[in-house]
Amino acid sequence: MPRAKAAREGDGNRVPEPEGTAAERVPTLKDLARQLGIHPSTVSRVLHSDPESARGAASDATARRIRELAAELGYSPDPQASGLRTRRTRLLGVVVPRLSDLVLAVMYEGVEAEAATIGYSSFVTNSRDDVDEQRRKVELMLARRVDGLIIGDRHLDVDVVLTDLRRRAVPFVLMNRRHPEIPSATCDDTRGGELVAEHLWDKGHRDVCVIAGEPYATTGVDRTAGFVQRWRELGGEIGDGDIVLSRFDTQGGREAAEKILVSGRRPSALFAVNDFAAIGAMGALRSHGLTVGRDCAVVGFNDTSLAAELPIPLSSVRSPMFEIGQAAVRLLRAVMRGEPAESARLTPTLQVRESSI
Amino acid sequence: MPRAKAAREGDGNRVPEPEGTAAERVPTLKDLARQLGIHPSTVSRVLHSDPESARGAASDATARRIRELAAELGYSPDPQASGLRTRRTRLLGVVVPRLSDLVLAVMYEGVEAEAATIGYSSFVTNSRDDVDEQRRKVELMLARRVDGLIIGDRHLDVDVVLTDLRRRAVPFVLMNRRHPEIPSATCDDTRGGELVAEHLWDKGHRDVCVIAGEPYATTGVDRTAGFVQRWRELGGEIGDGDIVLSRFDTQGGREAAEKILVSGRRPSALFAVNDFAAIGAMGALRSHGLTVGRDCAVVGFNDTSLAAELPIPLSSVRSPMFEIGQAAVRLLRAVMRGEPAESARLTPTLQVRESSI
DNA sequence: GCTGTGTACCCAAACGATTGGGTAGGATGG
DNA sequence: CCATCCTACCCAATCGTTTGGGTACACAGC
Repeated sequence: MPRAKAAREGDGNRVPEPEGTAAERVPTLKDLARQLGIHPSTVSRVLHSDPESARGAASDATARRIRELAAELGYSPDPQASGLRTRRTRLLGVVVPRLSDLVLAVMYEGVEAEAATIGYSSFVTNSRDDVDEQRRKVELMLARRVDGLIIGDRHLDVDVVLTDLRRRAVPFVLMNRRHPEIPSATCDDTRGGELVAEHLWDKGHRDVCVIAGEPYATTGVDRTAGFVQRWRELGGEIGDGDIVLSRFDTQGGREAAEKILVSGRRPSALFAVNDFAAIGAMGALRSHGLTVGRDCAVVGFNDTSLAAELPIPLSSVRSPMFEIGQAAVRLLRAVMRGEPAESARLTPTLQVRESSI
Repeated sequence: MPRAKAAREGDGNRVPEPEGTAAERVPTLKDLARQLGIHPSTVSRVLHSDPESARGAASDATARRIRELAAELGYSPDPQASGLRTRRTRLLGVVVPRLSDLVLAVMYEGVEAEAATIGYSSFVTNSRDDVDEQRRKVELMLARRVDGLIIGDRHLDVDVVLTDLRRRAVPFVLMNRRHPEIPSATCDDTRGGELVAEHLWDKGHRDVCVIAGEPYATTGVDRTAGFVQRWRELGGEIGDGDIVLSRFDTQGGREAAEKILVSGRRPSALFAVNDFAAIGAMGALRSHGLTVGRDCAVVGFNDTSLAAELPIPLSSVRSPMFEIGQAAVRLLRAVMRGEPAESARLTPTLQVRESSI
């Protein structure tokens, strides 16, 4: 009698319960089956209930009994066990530079929400925009056997990790930053830059500087390129000296603006490729006795929730961050299924506020 | 020149296709054992190598051969399989109101970092500070069989979820918000409030208002209580009408300050229990023609990375957010081991800046 | 020569769910 | 009345690891 055997076995080969706590074990498929006097496989098929395998698995009456008992006992399948058997974890890994960057945090919220709707869980890790850390974190996620990866910190010119993922046939997509040959969900950053160029030109600005972000991120690069190209099309002049690289945070924006102002240059407008950098730039302008909006226009990017509420409300290009996260999941799903995956470039819109009127 | 490189980016920089690689299965313990001609259990014991079980499991020579092959093939144990056997997932679940709140994002970075050092992965989910959503998300995490939970969105007076977790003997701790009877990792918010009271009193302010945050969060409640109590100890007067509840974000802070100002009240200082609320309040002050720092002092809380870089740098109580996240993990570990767990209340410090000089 | 003690392994049963392949018994069709 | 088809199940292997309990052999001590 295998059952008796198992019962006796219990004393020996068993992981000890945490003492004190009265076991309160979650019910398993076998428990359900035993209580109903039917075979676990039948229970499994019924609870799966994708018409394919559920068809003919059990009578309607039995199926109902199974479902009722499952609900009553609060049965939930053990993902470890089913994953072991099916070779799927229903886990998505997400790598971002830092979650404390609001932009990425919101995208991740989109990822989490969309993943939940298709029965996936996601987990996220910070790479601090460091390539070695990125590699380490990706390995950790693969060790967790994620079904797919969303890479939010692609570095221009350093594609070892991506190459490696392809070689290993791991399904993955990019988010926020793009790559010409890999499916990605991004904002149409080029278009966003163009919008700013058109806006500032219309307002009569002719002397502008760009706070361009990190050189390894396509976000900043594309936004800058879109701006510059459109600016020149409109007849504007802008040289390499008018473009200053910067970190993406407030301090980075302040430093970049400082660099411009210290040199004695007084542009009539600044385009910062990120709201936080724009806020830092506003600080630098104020330190130099300039009033934002009057002495110098400032436009940011992403239209984070702060922009509209700042003391001097900040004009910004609204990028659909949450939707980008959702799009990344949908894209990844297509990749995981082996379907063709067309990169999503979501459309930005300009929000004009007091900082650039 | 990164700029030029980036322009060319579109054409070059290609990721090679995986060349006909078939499946490329990750090696299992059995694979190792087979290649070495020994039994999987021996391999398992060697790779475990906690002196307990590794002792006497294999000769030094065999152990070395095993480790070498494991390294060569890039073996990594399947967490599903080992988790199934050991009943442990090495997964921590974290519930926060929203990751797009910088404060929680930074705490989560602390959680992730600390969890990694003890071989755990963490995953995080947003409850939008909604009790039903909290319950749902906790269920999802439990369905994933997390080994422990960090609850970052405890609501005062609604403790069904916590009671339920206790009943089910799930190891969990609180983060950011506290509960008198449950281990938690928080800032000493009361002390933080006191610091602000002392500072503003010293600066000669006698007429202050508090933007107090949500009534269901101990953070705001404790900060306000600490402030009020110390203020009265110092001889100050402050009534219920001087305390305005608010959301924790920028818009919430603006609305709260607006409410105060519209009533005609002109306090000489505002204490907002959150930096973002403080930024919103600064906006409202400006709209009413008041200059922050000169006409009205403003002090925030958390000392987020923005505070120091704002156009008018914001005085703020620095709370060690990252460390709170780390502390939460250490605390949870103690709980999981059944050790006594003493709540951690980390010490805040005041950063005085232009907004309150 | 026999018992005892290591050493260096192997064996096999779990963990919980899934799934290809049965099979018994009844209904249907010719 | 028998072959065939359904219905409603059951069986058993399997996923990759872990772990309590062997065992075979060598060597030491009495």
